[in-house]
Amino acid sequence: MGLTKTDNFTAEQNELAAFAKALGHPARVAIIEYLSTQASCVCGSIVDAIPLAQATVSQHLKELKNAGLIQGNIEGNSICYCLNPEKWKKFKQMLEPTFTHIEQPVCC
Amino acid sequence: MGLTKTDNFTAEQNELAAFAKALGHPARVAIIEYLSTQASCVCGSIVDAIPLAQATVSQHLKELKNAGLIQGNIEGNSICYCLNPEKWKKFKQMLEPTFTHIEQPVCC
DNA sequence: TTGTCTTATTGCAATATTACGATAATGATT
DNA sequence: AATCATTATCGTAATATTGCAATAAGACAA
Repeated sequence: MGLTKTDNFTAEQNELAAFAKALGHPARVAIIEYLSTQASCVCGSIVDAIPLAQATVSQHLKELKNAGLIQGNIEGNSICYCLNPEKWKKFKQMLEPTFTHIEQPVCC
Repeated sequence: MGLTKTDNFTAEQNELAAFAKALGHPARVAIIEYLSTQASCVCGSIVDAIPLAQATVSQHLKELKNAGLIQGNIEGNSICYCLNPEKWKKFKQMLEPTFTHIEQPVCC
């Protein structure tokens, strides 16, 4: 098959899965880390920072944008990418229950 | 291709990506949520809780186990699955820099 | 042992992902 | 207008993922 049965799950579960899936590739992790350490969002330089071809990086940026984890603003003839705080807050918030659960003693 | 170039990235980036990828499916999100709300880890009941065939759920459990996010202990003729606190702490820790970065004003 | 219950594995078919070269599209510069 | 710089898209080949029925493998009970 290869087709995820999203209908069987809640919108929240699908959204959390979409966030996680977007982060589920080392290149996209590297992009997020890069954007997390930039005071200002240097943009075209993402391509230089990621050891993959420009077309491939552009594809990864598109996936992060589709998931909502980053946003891009046109700035002259280049594009300024940066993190989307709202989505990241939601991502964090959805992970909280599990993060707090692991503080308790586990059964096995 | 379809083959992720892990060699180009750090071990940490690959590990974070592996965690995220494991969580990147609504069924696996549902499994984690289920284990996060259980006082004791009821185990075979995961299959009943997830609206997919037993074989498919078993496959998802295997992926979560491979990523280290859950662990399974044999208990009689059934298996007790629960969250792996160590890995979840590492997962959380690796996301922290981004979570804190979004608290600052963004550029675009 | 035989049967039952529980979980894993195998073997598919359908679809998705990854990567890159080539090319297009857009804005800036000359 | 012509060119350059930057980013997106297309086309492609290779590989991965998803889902399930069927089957296997394990522990326990009678």
